[in-house]
Amino acid sequence: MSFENRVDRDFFARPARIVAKSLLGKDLVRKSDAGLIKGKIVETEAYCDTDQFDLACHGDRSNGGRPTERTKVMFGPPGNAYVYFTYGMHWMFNIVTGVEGQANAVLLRALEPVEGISIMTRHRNNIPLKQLSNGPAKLAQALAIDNSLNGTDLCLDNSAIWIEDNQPNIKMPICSGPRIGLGNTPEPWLSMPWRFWIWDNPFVSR
DNA sequence: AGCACGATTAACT
DNA sequence: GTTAATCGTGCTC
Repeated sequence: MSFENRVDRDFFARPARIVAKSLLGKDLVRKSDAGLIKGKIVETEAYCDTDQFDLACHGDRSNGGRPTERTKVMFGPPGNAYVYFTYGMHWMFNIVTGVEGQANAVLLRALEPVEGISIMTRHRNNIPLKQLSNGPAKLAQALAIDNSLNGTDLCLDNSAIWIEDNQPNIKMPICSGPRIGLGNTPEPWLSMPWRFWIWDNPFVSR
């Protein structure tokens, strides 16, 4: 395989909002036991930002902003995967951003299937194409992502998951708005427009 | 107790 | 065709 288009650590070592926006249009590639799976990133959310407090972010909300067993990966180096479990059944896939020591990350919310679609379909119990990965827990299931990938470095050559920039010069309309599912999170964080998506892409959630 | 969700229902156009 | 409400599930703190 070629590493030519792989995104390196410098890409992730920037504020979460910049990384979240820049990830749109790039490909998330997963080398699973069942084969290679690839999807274009069409929706993301930024959690925390360099030197910015964010009560919607696990890292700032739990334990007085100190790392816990669950959140410690978020405080680690950029370019690592932060994978966590919620609602009794769902895995969420995030990428750590910013600088080590701060809890910054980007949640990947939706993909447009590109490669390995038959594998994704199998992982998703044969549901229609449009529903394979149009939500954060759906894309995790489609790509066989679980806690075994927590802490994985996306920038290593032998990684099981990474990001590729296969269309570096493409232009696309990007939208932003409030993040989804923040529940009781107080303002102003509840309304911060830190969710980004590609306008008109049919694989965006909701 | 609460959760960065999704599938299933039930009520509408 | 759509949106709104409900609840399962188990891990975190």
